[in-house]
Amino acid sequence: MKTLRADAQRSRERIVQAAETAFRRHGVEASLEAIAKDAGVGSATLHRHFRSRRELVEAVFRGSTNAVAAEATRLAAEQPPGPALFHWLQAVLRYTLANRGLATTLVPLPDENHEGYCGHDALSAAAEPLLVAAKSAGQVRADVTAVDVLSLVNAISLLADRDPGADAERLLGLAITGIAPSACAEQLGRAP
Amino acid sequence: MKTLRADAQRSRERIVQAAETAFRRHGVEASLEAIAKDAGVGSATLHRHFRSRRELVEAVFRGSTNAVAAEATRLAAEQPPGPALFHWLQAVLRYTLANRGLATTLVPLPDENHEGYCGHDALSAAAEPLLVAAKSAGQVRADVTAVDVLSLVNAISLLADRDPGADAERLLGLAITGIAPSACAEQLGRAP
DNA sequence: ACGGAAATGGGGTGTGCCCCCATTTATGGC
DNA sequence: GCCATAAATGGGGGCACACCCCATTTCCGT
Repeated sequence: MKTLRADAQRSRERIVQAAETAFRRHGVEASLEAIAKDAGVGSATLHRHFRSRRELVEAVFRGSTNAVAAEATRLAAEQPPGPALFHWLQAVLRYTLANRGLATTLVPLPDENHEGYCGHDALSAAAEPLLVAAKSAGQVRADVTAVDVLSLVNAISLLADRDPGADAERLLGLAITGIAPSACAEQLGRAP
Repeated sequence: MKTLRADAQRSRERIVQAAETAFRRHGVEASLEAIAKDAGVGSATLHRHFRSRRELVEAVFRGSTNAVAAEATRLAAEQPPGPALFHWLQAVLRYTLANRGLATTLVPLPDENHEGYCGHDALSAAAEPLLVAAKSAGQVRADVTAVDVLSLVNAISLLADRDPGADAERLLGLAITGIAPSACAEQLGRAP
């Protein structure tokens, strides 16, 4: 990626800033035209800088997503493996809940467009060491992957986005400890 | 609800039928205008019969949603309590996965508009007896509610809608049996 | 068969996404 | 400092869609 011209750089920053407040007020479905106007640029300029809404959303949340990812190493240093993982998952959940609609972009890119940044990948990578540690401490089942746990958190976030009445943290707790006592776990899996 | 005039009844049915095929082809975000055209009615007519997209979606899926709900009693009769519940949850999941976007309307109505039908309520009601049976057989934790389990299924469906790469049935299995062995379940809950 | 109420749909309005292209602006070599 | 050139810009147009107004048509009880 070449260096942007100075004015282009300035436009880009103003767009991201306007988008940040618009997303906070109206969720990630806020009107791109309105964002462009708030930023004092034409809509064409916005579309040249960000070819899709998703690109803009990821630019806006890139910093805070990385901060949450970084939190993983802090928790890993301060707590035993199991709680470190669980508390980090809670933190991820709270982060997505605090930003209406964010969860919809914390999902792998549909086509393998490896050009761009993807928040989902950043979080998966952060989850990996926590999960490995929790597994070798015997606190988490061996067959669970980082993508699995993030997918569950993300699924719950998506639900909470649509259903404000849902108690997302409670659901996360259920998903972690399981609805069924382990006694009957083996009974599942015989397909009907 | 008064009886509709015969022509109104016909219009309504043609709209629902057109919507059904449109939803199957393009998901529940299909263009309402296109549905109206396919049905051979003006868009105003569609909007008079269905004041929101959600109303139309629920009209289209009402029958099949009720069929899935009815499946619960069949399973309850044929299988022991635990498997009956789990297999029914799998059935609900498969049903929502088979109808792209359906999950977004299987969520409680935002405001307490108790006029209309709500698929979520129908399924919750169906889950209740299965859950009670599974609990008294000691196969499911006592503190779990019907809304809890449906919420988890729904959350996973929402994720799978956005991320075709997600293995929804696997995630449901994880949520049921839990990511963590029960040994460390109690460690959760000490807030950071 | 007729009169009024119910139902209809063409078309208008508003909103938003996305892009074209004539014009403006920054920049690096001179 | 100046200028040539490529980068960047944004007003405005095309398009798609949701939603609604209201003049007209259609049904149905009498």
